[in-house]
Amino acid sequence: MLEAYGPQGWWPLLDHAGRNPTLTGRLTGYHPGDFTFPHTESQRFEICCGAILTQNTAWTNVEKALVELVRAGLLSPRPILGAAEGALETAIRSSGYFRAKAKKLRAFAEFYLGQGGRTPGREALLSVWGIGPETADSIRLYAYGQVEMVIDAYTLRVLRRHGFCRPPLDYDRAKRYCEQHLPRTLADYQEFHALMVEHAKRLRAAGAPGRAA
DNA sequence: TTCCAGGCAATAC
DNA sequence: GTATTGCATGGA
Repeated sequence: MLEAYGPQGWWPLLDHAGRNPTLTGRLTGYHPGDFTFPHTESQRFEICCGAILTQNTAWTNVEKALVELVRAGLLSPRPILGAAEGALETAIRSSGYFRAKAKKLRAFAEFYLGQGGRTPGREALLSVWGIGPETADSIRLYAYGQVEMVIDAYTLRVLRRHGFCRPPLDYDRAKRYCEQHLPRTLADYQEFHALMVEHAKRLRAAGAPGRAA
């Protein structure tokens, strides 16, 4: 996949070091071959929020929500907790499930502050309302640079279809399988997950059946 | 118009 | 304990 698609440069980040956040993460947000992100605490928090907002949602919709959060001054834990009634919901409307996700962002902001800058363990993340296995692993892998395998719906589907392991293949089994068959480095884990998503997107564009099949 | 996206929690059986 | 349902917008 790497040879076919090239390095993906995940996790995409907004360019809000400058004053105007870019709308398309594609321009400045991806950073192929550079696994040193996040560079700032603000970027770390942005990745966490993106991981929550992208749950069952196209990334383009999430990008718009992130830009709105920056505009509203809400892409930061304390402002999220202090936001006026409905302000958070309005900012993230484009990401879908906006009421549920606003609640999730508040729950995470509280947890994040409680961490006091420490790297959260997987179990701790899973205990936060609104954070399940994929979101927890994404946050650890991309926001905290931990070598944590991320499995998504695409990866699960591909493993099943190619018969890599026998059913029932749930999240944890798929995770263990991938861990056993990949070099345990941050770069490999990040690249693998991003490439699986890219692979699935291309298959879909080429007319492959979706999740129903 | 219908389908579906980088899931998760609540509810039903 | 496993299966289903609700959450919601925007693009193809």
